[in-house]
This record gives sequence, C-alpha cells and structure tokens, in this order.
Amino acid sequence: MMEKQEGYNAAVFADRIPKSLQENAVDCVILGYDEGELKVLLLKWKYEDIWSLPGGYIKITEDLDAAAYRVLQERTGLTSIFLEQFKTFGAALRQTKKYPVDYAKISRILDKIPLKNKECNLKWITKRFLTTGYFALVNLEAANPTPGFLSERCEWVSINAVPQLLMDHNVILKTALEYLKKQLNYLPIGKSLLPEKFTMQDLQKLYEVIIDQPLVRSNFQRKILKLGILDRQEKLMTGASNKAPYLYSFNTEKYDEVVKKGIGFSF
Amino acid sequence: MMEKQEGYNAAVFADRIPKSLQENAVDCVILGYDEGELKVLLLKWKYEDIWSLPGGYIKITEDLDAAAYRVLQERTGLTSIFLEQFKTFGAALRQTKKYPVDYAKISRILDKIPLKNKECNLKWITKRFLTTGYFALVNLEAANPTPGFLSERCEWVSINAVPQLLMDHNVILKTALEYLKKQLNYLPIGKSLLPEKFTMQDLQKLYEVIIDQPLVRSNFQRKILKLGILDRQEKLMTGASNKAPYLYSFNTEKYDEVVKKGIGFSF
DNA sequence: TCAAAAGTGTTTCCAATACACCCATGA
DNA sequence: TCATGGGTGTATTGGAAACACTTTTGA
Repeated sequence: MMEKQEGYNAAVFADRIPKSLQENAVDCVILGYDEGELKVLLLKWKYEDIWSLPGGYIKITEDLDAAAYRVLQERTGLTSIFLEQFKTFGAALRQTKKYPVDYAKISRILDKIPLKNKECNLKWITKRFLTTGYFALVNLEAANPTPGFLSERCEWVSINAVPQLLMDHNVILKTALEYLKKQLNYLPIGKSLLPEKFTMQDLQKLYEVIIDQPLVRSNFQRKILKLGILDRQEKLMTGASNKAPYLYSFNTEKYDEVVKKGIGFSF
Repeated sequence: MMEKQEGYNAAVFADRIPKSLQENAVDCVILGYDEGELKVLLLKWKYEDIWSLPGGYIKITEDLDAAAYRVLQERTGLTSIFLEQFKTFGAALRQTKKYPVDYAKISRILDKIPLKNKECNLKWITKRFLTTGYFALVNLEAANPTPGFLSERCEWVSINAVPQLLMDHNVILKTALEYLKKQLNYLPIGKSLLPEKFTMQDLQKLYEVIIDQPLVRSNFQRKILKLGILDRQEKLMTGASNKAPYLYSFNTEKYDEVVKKGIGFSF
C-alpha cells in the first residue's frame, strides 16, 4: 500500500515520527430480540459508572472481520451469526480531548488494575485510534453474555433504555440502527434473531420495532409470504379464545437465496 | 475507547507488545464522467509498473474524513466535492504475504528514493494496516490531476480499461462501484459529476454507465423530472438536424433536500 | 354466541413499463 | 419533406395500501 504516502512530502513526514500512536479497534453492536423489544448487549465496567459497547483491539495477524467475530464470540459464546461491518469512526483525539470525563474515569480504573496490564493500558488510552463498527443480529436466548476482565457485567439493554455510553458509543449505536433500517429493504432478517419457530405476529413486531412504526397486519403477511422464505408449520394453541396462528420457520435455502439476490421492497 | 481490550485476557496482551505495527490509511476511488465514460483517477508509480488508487496515511491529529478529503484535494485540487466512506479493508498481512511481487517492486522503488524518506518508507511497508475506502464524484473537467512524490503520472482511466492495480486495489474499486450502484436508489447523483448545464441525455448516459444497463428514454426523463431537482434552461442548438434538447441545471435547494430525505426508486 | 385474533379477499391507487405519437431541427 | 432525436401522452401491468370479510378458538 505504498501510495499511502503519495499525499505527503518530506516535510509532512516529520509529524508522523511518533509512529506508535495509532491503533485499530472494532466495536460491536450486538442486537437481540426479546419480549417484543430490541435489545443491545452492553458492558458495565468495574469501579466506575461506565457503560460501553463490547469491542476489542485488532491483533497484528488478524483480519478485521475476524476481530469482530472474535469479540462477538467472546461476549456471547455464539459462533454462527449475522455479522456485518457498517462504518469506521475516526475522529481525532476522541478519548483525551473530546471526552475528558471518560478519560479520567478510565484512568482511575486503571489504577486498580494489576500492574502487568496497567502498563499496557496506560499507553493505549492516550493513543489516537480508529474503530470499525460492526453489527450483529443474534438469538438472545442462545447467547451467553460474558463480561471481560475490565467489566463486571454484560447485559442485554432495551434499545429504548440505553444509558449514556463511553465516548462516542451512543453515536455508533445510533448509526448501526439506521444502517439496519436501510438494510431491511435489501435483506430478509429474523433468521438469526428469532427462535426456530415463530408466529407471523412475532416477525411483524420485530420489523415494527426496528423501523419504529406500525405495519398493517394483512399486508405484512402477504408481503413476507410472497418472498417464499417461510415454511408453514403446525398451529400454535395458546389457549386464548381466538383463532390459533400458524407457526413458521425459515426455509434456509430460499432464505439464503434471497439474501444473495436482495429484495426490492421498502416498508 | 477502553473497552477495546475487553476481549483480551492478560495472556493475549502479550502478542500486542510490538505496538507500532499497525497504521491506518485511506484510499480514494475518485470518479469522473467524460465522453460518455465513467473514469477513475489512478496513479502510475515511478520506476516500476505499478498502478494504484490515490491514498494516504491518516495523521495523528486528523479526522478520518479529513484525511480522505485531503488526499482528494491534493490529487485533484478540488475542494467542494461529493465524498463518502464506503468500507474499511483489513485483511492481515496484505502487503508482504499476499502480494510478494508488489512488495518486491516497492522495495526496489524505495532503493531509488532519497534516504530521508526511505527510512520511513521501509518501516511502513512491512507494517500491517487497515485502509478505509472512500469514493468521490467529481467534475472531471474541473479537476487538475497531480502526482505525488512517489508517482510519475496521475491520470483518468476508463472504468472499462483499468489495469491490474497494487495489491487489493482492484477489489476496493469494485466494491466502490457496487456501493455506488446501490446508492443510486437513495440519492440523486450528477451534481458533482456533470457540468453546470447538461442535457437529459447526458444525465441518462451517466446513469446507464453506472448501472451498466440501458434505460428507456421517455421513462427516465419523467422519473427524474418528477424528483423536482432540475431547472429547465434554454435549448441547446447543436446544429444537428433534429429537435434541440433542453439544457438542465440542478436546483441546489431541491437537490440537497432530496439528498437528505432520500428517494425511493430503483432502476 | 360472542370477542378476539388470524387468515384471506377486494378495491383503489400509483408507479413502472412499453410504446405510440407529435414536435423541432437542419439537410 | 425527410430523417433524426426530443418531448409528451397513453394503455397495461403489478405492487402497495386500506379495509372488508371469513375462519378459528375458548370463554
């Protein structure tokens, strides 16, 4: 990637002398669906009142996608998931200058962390680095939230109840949700978010939660069924005094086919 | 961005000790439109047969977007342009392992570059780094292609005649073009690609070149006009023995409005 | 038999497509 | 007046949206 320096002349090179000040990270917006709500997996840090998205540095010999996959796997235990890059965030001096309060909190946390790690930590908090945002859609029931060594809790939080997050993580989350909305016009979703069998109402509510607006039941049903990605299963007898809904499951072949080709509708 | 290390335990930290092996770059797919063809701005390197996209490292105190903007400005002289991030590429060991031939060529080039730069160069070619892809749509006539100190030429090359590029730059270019196609369904384009005044045929050909398929003339006209982003100007008398077409210009307010809201059609 | 929710049908409307037709221009 | 390409009109089609109607279930 030699041409990277095309933009520089010798004089400009000088300000690159401190070479070790940049690093790369990934942040994952991991979304699940539960009780009619869209939830995101967040970390609560040790010692201080800090919430953040799960993330991690990219290893030297690791592909970018692999780093995101690893973070997701470490926090949820899941291996087969929908994972997609959506944007890279790279404002300069994000940590020290723009978020001095967060920086102070982190400094205090690091004082309480064993020395072996601290030395390393203290270096990277002062660095400027980029972070690439990924979002994942997972089956919340199957996930096993696990905190890392800097966090004390790893929890599902409703999209509507997200607290203030570390630095620009609220922006990253918001961007992910907007990206997901757009993706609905291209991709079928639900396979990784819903259980094996589900009702049409489950699927509709999922869509409604994501796009944040109500859909007409009858039209939604026809639209989805026409995609041909669902197999109708037995009825679900809930005990309620009304007509029992059919259960559906995703037809994997058809589903993957439509994912490849894309669909041309909008909600 | 402290949570970046959540994914690591102390043992894993060890393999991050060589901290200065990662850097960040941008690569720009700069597209122009000329003589009915979509063209991309490429650099021909000194000494060796290497072509590449223009790119550059991100400075420590520079925002990611600003780096892309700077690269574009340095290569074209243009300041007001359409510029958008589309994806970050981060395969590990892109340069040394996956592209040994390119690596050898670059090594030879560096042997011929003044020592002051070489020292720095030799370091970064061995590094692993990410590159964030941006694409820009510019008025080819207004641009002033300018090579950098490692390149001898900076030229517009037809999309259909792109040579083999440095490392994964062909993939980056291809990804940019696919992204642009998708964007056509959301955004009006042309304002930054076409001259002030243009005919409907000019605009249609531009769309046809981008999506790589013919469009029905009459329907295209109505579709575009309905967006309300064009102002009709005087007729263009070409001297040809047929009806003179109107010239159009983009209505900036309407155009920007539609860019914000997005449009819901597909070609 | 009633309410509630699911499934299906109908009507309307609008956009997309294909294509026809007229208009302007200069040879 | 003719060929050529530009502008506009029209018929058809298909999907989206709104809504009505029927079916199923347990109280």
